[in-house]
Amino acid sequence: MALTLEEIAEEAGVSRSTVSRVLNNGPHVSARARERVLAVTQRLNFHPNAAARNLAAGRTRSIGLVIPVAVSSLFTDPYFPLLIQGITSACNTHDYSVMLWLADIEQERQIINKITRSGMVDGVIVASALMDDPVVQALLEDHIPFVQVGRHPTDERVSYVDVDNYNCAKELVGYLLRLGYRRIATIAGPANMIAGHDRRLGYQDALRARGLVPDPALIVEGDFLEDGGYVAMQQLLARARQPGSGGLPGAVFVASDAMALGALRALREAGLRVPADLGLAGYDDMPFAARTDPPLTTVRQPIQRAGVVAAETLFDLIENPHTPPRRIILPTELVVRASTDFGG
Amino acid sequence: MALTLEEIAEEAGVSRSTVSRVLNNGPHVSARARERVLAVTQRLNFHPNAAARNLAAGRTRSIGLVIPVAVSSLFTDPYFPLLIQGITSACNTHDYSVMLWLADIEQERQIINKITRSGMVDGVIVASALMDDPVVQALLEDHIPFVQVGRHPTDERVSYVDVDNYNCAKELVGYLLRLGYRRIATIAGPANMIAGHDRRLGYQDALRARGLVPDPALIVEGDFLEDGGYVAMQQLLARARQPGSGGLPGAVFVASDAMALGALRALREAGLRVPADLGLAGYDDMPFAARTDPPLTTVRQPIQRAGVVAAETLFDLIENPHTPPRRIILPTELVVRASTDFGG
DNA sequence: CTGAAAGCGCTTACAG
DNA sequence: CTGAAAGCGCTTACAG
Repeated sequence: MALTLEEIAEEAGVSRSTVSRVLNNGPHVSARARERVLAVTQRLNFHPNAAARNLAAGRTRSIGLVIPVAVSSLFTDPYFPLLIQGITSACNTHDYSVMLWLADIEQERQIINKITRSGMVDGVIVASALMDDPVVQALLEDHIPFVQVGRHPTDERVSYVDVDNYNCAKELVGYLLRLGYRRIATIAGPANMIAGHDRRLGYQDALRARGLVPDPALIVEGDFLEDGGYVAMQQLLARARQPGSGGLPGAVFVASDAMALGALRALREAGLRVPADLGLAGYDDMPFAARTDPPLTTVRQPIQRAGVVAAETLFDLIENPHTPPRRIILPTELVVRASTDFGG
Repeated sequence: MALTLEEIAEEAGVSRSTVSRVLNNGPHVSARARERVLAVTQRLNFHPNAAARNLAAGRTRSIGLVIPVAVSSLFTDPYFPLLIQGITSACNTHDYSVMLWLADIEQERQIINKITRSGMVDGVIVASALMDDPVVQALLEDHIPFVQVGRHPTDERVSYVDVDNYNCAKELVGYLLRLGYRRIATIAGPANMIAGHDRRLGYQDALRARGLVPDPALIVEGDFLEDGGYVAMQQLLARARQPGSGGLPGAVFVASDAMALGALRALREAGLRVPADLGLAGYDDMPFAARTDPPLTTVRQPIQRAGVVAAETLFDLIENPHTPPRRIILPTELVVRASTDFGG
């Protein structure tokens, strides 16, 4: 039923070598031959068989996108959708396809083997938020071209694209300090996630840059999700009620907007007002951040852009092996809103 | 570098036919041969080349997931993430892979051709919310096994999985009527989206079932998004201010939670209280619906489940061609919260 | 149960 | 520039 190169060749009156060259934009084809082949190809709506092509050429023009399901609770926010949009958009532009694998820890090994050993894809994008993902080790061992979304803290062989979590958290907290806020607390992200780690470090270093010593009593860890932010803020409030605690912090840097949403809820229930009683800043600039009450000061990240850059970096790695790893950090942007109106 | 069947065969002391049979769980293999092959396979971590396999077998064990980007503004809510999770989870279970294509209208044709004519995938899931998607026509013409997520209103050849938009909208509005609400308005979804169409029809038929005539003045069309709901509610309020309009509706059925969020914002700005001044119901049971002020009465849909069922239906269609189309409607669930406390 | 062989539909040196 | 031919690494009747 399906057409083959052979049939196109016959119809166009050339050999299948020539048809193949035309289809692959190869050199050494006369204008006349090219024209005739293209005419037939278009008339019959011919598309070469992908499997045969992959087998003969030894590549697939497909990439894998691996998202550890451990992280995919984050699926409740637009992070992954935006990332996926960026990646697929770059793939469309460069004529690549993307295979999507969401894997839990148990399936992960198995999937990685399938990917790396069966030649299904030419390279992989790993959207891992974890500090140390076993997938990354497997990819390194098998010498599969890959790009991690989210920086790798230690291994120099890893190419990655990340947003500037550290510097932008630092900048945001520095901004709060300059406004006049003192005793700034944080609801941090999980320490085993690179973004959680980096934002916390940025927070601490911003304090240190002002000669302040980060106070462990002002640091609570959340899970990046709304409920986690709610619970964490309740913890902070409970600590503030302890005698000799120093009372309510002046402001809270919440390491994600989702958690900030929960924190706002906890504050509302406690009868506290933002920013009158304390300032609050989030991170991510989620769509809802502009519409909370009050609107959130936060950090905007180029997530879709990160997807595009990750994909293009991977294409480059695939087409130019033996080049050194790329490490790309994309700038982020401070977004100031009413939740940090000092003395407002 | 990569291993081949041939090498495994040699190592195990059998022919490559036998290795192939073992790997494919074929019959006619002695326990002893199977054992030896599996031992070697595992020891060397061998995975057969996908391209060669696809070419020889004439199938890929991959499916395509096509999401028209026209719809992917919906990417701001968890609909697609949940759907994707359902689909990939079923794929993991059944040892299929999924290729993801997000296409805008212009690329769509081209992508469909690539899919259908190159044999990249064995079948396709189309997550189209549109009443009449050209992709669907192309798939039908080329006799590609496919399942649409979202029912197809007319073509009987289309297999689909959908949630019960019509009946559940009808049930929800019927519930509002039984509570005692009169003059129920609706902020409908786009008429060219099947979910928008079905929910609007359910609204109208619920009124008719009580002998009421739907009043065009009480119907405003939104775009399923937050801002659209905001604007639509302002329109409704403007109409209610017209002399002889009958005033404020008793309740508003908003066809998506996102729009309900915008509607709530418009009401708040207008100084109106829910449910004291009018009742409000949403649709979708988004994560935030339980946390709006007041919490939203809405409809919960099994979206992840729809993804699983769509994938499994597709596998069935692929493995059993020449069977009639499947049309599956999954039940949804009314979730009653404070936003419709009649006389509350 | 097992193996030798044909064949899947392309790409790509190689020779002309 | 062009074509004949080998080869990519599997699967699958076919014969035994």
